[in-house]
Amino acid sequence: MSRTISEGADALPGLAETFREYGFSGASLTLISKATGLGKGSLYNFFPAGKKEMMAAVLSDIDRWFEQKIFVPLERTADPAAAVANMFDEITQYFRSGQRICLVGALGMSASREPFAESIAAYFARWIATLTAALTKGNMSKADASSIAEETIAGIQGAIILSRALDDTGAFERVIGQYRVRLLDAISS
Amino acid sequence: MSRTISEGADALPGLAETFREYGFSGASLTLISKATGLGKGSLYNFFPAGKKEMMAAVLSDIDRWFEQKIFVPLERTADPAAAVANMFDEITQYFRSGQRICLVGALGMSASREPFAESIAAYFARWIATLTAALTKGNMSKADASSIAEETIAGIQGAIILSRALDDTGAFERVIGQYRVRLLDAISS
DNA sequence: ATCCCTTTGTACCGATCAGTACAAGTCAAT
DNA sequence: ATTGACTTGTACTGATCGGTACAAAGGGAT
Repeated sequence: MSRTISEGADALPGLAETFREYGFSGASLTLISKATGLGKGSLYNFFPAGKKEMMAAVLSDIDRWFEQKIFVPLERTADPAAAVANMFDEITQYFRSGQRICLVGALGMSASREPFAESIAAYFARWIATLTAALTKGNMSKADASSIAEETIAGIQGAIILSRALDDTGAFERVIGQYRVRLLDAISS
Repeated sequence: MSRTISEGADALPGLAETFREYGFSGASLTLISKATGLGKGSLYNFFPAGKKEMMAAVLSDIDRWFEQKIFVPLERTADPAAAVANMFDEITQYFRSGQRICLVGALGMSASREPFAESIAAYFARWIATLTAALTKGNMSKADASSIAEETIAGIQGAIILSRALDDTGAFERVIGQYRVRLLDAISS
């Protein structure tokens, strides 16, 4: 038998792709096995609690990514405008201009969200909070910053839905472009 | 045996609720049967092509609702501001301030969307087009109207995701409120 | 009351589901 | 080279999946 000495973490990209594509309930072990190249044995070896643990691992991997690429830069930067611009760039790339869905957002819509409800809420709360912090650092009032941050995160999610539904990356880019200029205008004043 | 002389249309609310809650692949015939009160026999009597036909029926029912309550008023009204305000009111009620998801948007995110891709795209395209038309009637330029309409539809979808994820109807209402004043401001000028 | 067509419940089909069990295989350390 | 812990494929379980078949049970028209 082949023993490529793999780790559970190696399966994360395939796992994430499968959950994104088919959802939690639609992602069967057969599909997961195909996407990760791991048999059931390995899957249950790395994730003894089954699909739920696999999804949890994917979610915490996503959290790690956002923490590094989005949240920390937004919080720690001395240049809020640059951090906000960076956020839009990273997001556009990450979501492939809307062709790649937001797993957290999609999971939140489904009935299988319950075990992950806290993670999902935390993801959005943290995103809104850090964006709000960056905007206030750019001399916006707390109320304005909070309001526009909430609207922006919603807009990003909606842009993904729209561009997937219309099969048009332009829709994502146009909507995100609007938010970009609006936020940058608001903090450069 | 009970013969309550029911029609296929009577099953639509239960069908829609089940698809909304569990998605297309997650909505098993057992769940559907429970939600509609119809046995498999009746279900396949009314929808011989199975789940796909049930979903198609739900989608066309949704289309009918939007046509009546949103699209026609937006297109035919002599008072664009009133029609836009009406749209936000109806939408807030329909989506229960974000606690009820948009079945069309959610379906567009899943892998089972292929058979319905055209319907999904048409739904969003029509919504954007009619809103654009109403805004141009309110003396906005075609470019501005089209841009803000696209952004608004995306924002509505995002507001649903956000308020579901945070389990907070306030998020939906705040975001939708912002769009409402922005659109009404834009056409009253 | 009889007829016919529609509706309904139930039993059943093969396929697939998530998850378990475990033997066979493979590496790192010794 | 042997050990021992880890990894992997395969076979299996009971449950459930979507869908089919069909007989029993209704209702409307006559």
